[in-house]
Amino acid sequence: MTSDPIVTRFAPSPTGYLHIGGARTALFNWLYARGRGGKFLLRIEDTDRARSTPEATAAILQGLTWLGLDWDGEPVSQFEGMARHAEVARAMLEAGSAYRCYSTPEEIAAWRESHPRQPFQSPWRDKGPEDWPDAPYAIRLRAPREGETIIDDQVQGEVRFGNDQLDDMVLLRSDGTPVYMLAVVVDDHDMGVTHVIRGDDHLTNAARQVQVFDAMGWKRPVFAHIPLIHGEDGKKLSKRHGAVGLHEFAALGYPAEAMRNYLARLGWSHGDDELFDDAKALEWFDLSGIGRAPARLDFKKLEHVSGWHIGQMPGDRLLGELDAFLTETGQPALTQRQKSWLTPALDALKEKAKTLPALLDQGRFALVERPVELDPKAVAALDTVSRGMLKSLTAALQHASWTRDDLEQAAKQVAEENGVGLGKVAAPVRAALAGRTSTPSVFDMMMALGRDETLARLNDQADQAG
RNA sequence: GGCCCGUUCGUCUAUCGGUUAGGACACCAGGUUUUCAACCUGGGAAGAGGGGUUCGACUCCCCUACGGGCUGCCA
Repeated sequence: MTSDPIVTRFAPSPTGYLHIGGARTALFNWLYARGRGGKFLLRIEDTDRARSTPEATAAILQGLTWLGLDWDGEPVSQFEGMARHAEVARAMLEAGSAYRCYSTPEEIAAWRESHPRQPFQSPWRDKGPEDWPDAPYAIRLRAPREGETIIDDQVQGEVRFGNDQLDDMVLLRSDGTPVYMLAVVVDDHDMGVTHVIRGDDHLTNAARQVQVFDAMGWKRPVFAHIPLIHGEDGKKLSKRHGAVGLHEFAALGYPAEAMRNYLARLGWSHGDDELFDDAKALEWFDLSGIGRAPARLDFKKLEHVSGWHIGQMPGDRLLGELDAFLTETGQPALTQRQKSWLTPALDALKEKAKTLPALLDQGRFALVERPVELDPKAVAALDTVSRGMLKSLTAALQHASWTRDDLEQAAKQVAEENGVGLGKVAAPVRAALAGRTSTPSVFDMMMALGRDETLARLNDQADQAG
C-alpha cells in the first residue's frame, strides 16, 4: 500500500517574535516533512484580533527564514478562513452533531458554582426547535457523554480521557464567530495536514479536537505532542531567562545550521549522535526519537555545537555567514581589503571560534588599519628590549621568502641571537600586528597580512625603539 | 479541586527486563603550546521515594513527592 504524502504545519500566533520553543516545533515539523518528501505548511493563527499584529507575522516569517526553514505555498491566515469555519459549525448543527445553546455566561457561571468539579452541561443539549427562544445562541458540539476519547499520540503514547471530563465545547460563539479549537480542526483538515506535531500544552485540546474530526467524519491526523523547552532553571521559558527569541540567538552570532543542530537535539535523539549536518538530521529524524520530558536550554552546549559547525564550514560559506551576521546586527560590511586579510586566516580562526563575533574578535588583526591601535597589554609587550628584537626581525624578514617555514625560521633565529625563547619574540610581533595580546599564531597573521603590511606594522613599532 | 503528561550524572541524552548504566556539554587534573584559545589524555558525577510483578528491574504495574499542562462563548 502506498502511504499518503506527509503534510505537516507550523501554526504560530502572531503575538510576538518567534521564540526558541516555537522555532524547535517548526524545525521538527520541517524535518519530518522534508525528510520524507512531504510538505511543510505555515498557518498564522491570527483569530485573536486584539493581540495579532502584522509586525509579529513578519517577525515570525523572518525568524523561520533565518533558521533556514522553507515552507510550501503561502502562509494561511486563519482569520481569513472564518466563514469556512462558521460553515462547518452550521453543517454540524444540521447534522445533529452540534446543538444550539442559549445559556448566557451568567447562567453558565451559576451552573458551575452549583456543580463544582464538573464540566458544564448545557440544558439545551436535548431541546428541540419548539423550545428555542428568540435569542442569540452559541453552537456547541454534542460530544459523547460516556466512554473515552483516546489519542494515539506518537510521543505520549495512548492517552485516554473520560468523556465525562470533556464538556460540549463551543464551536461558534453567539456573535457568530468561530472558536479557535474549531478553526484548528477545520484548517488542519482543509490543508490536508497528516501529522500534527506541536507543543504538549495542546495534548488536552487534542481530545476535544478529535471529537470534531470524528463528528465530521474526517480522518484524524497523526498527533505528536512534544514537551516544551524550559529555561536553565527548569522553569517555563520566559524573558527572564535571557535570550528566548530566535533573533536574539542570531544576534549572538550562532550560525543557523548550528541552531538547527542544537534545537534538533533538544528533546530528540538518534543514539549517541550529537553533531550532524542537515542531511543527517533529515535522514535520522523520526517521531520515535522524541523524548517525553521537557528539556532545558544549555548555552554552553549550544556554544560547543556552534563551534563545531563553524569549524566545519568552508571558507567561502563562513565568509557568507559573517556577512549575514554583520548585516543582521547592523554593523558595517567587510571591505575588500578586510576580506583579503581575513580569508587566508579563516582556517586557523574557525578552529577555535565558537561564535561568529568571537571569530571576528580573534580575527581583529585583519580588520584594523595602520596605525594599529595598541591596547594596554600590547603596550606592555612592547618594551625597549622587545622593540629591539622587532627591529632585528624586521631586518631579517626583509629578504625572507614569505613562506611559513621561513618566517618561523627567521623568528627562531632572532630568538636565538637574543638568547630567549620564541615566545619572547612572538609577543611583540603579536602586539605590533594586532595591537593586542590574544591573537591567532603570529605566523598565521603574517601569512594573512602579506609581506608589505606585515613589515609596515612591524616597522611602525620597531622604529620607536630607543 | 478534577483530568492529563513528565521525573537516568549539574545539563542534553543512550538504554526499549539481564550493561562495571554508555556518550556529549560543563567541571577537575595532567599534557601540548609563540599569547588566548583550540586540541589530546585521564577523573569525579545519575536511575525522585516507597511498594509490587519477575529468576532478574532504570526499563512493566500501583502509591507518594516534585514539576508541567488543560480545566473559557482565549489562542
